[in-house]
Amino acid sequence: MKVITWNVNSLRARLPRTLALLDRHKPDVLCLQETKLTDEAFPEEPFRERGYHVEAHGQKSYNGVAIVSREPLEDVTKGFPGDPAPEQSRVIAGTVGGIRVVNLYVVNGKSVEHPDYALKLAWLDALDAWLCAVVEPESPLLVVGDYNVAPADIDVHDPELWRGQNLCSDAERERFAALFKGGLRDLFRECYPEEQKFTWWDYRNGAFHKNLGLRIDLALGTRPLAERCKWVEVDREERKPSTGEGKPSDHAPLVVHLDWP
DNA sequence: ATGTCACTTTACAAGTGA
Repeated sequence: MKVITWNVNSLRARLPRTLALLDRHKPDVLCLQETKLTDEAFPEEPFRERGYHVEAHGQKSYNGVAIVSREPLEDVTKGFPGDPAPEQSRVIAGTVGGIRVVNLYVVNGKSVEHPDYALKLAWLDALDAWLCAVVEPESPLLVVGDYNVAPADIDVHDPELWRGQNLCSDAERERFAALFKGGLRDLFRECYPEEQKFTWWDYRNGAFHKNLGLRIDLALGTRPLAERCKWVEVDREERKPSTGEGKPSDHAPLVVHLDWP
């Protein structure tokens, strides 16, 4: 089974590239973040034409998540209990091929001084409480998405520059790490303990060209999935302006290959 | 050194969010 997670930064702006990504990788499951459109406005038809089903949890202009899958999703849920900002569309989950797939778009936080940062910490606390309550470590659960947290210094191009800043601060890293205690494992990091790979580069300052990035798009899984994770790749080509039609997202897709079933 | 991109609006430029 092949699962991709990608923050598209507007599905409308990224539709040709999203369809090209499906044609290129032919994933079983594609989890999208920052679709930035309502469920009514979701362009389902070109996905259906390619043999995919769509489940979306969106809103106008901001946030928005969706799961695109070859097999229909079962037991779809939107949001999560205890969400301190339930009006923001950030979580959708469903079951496919016996795997429970949770797709997240974590609160960005803006900067550690900004009120949104306090919301980010509260949101991560609620996420920890929810996931730690529902995770059964021996049951196949995949939690993918834009975590807006770089888990460790190796995930940052310049750890000293980023020390304590939003996306890298200790408080958010501690909350992220709490998911490990619940039985989740970082599939990319377990496959490649020493590799520095990024998934996000700021649009500004030629950051992609200089590879000034962070690894904030992640796939976490319980033991049955960690043991069957064959490889994980970052589709860096997709971040290049020249790769497809229109401009790139500031995130690259993360492609997870599972030996499943 | 905040230099981009995508969104919105009593729109035709400017503010916001990332």
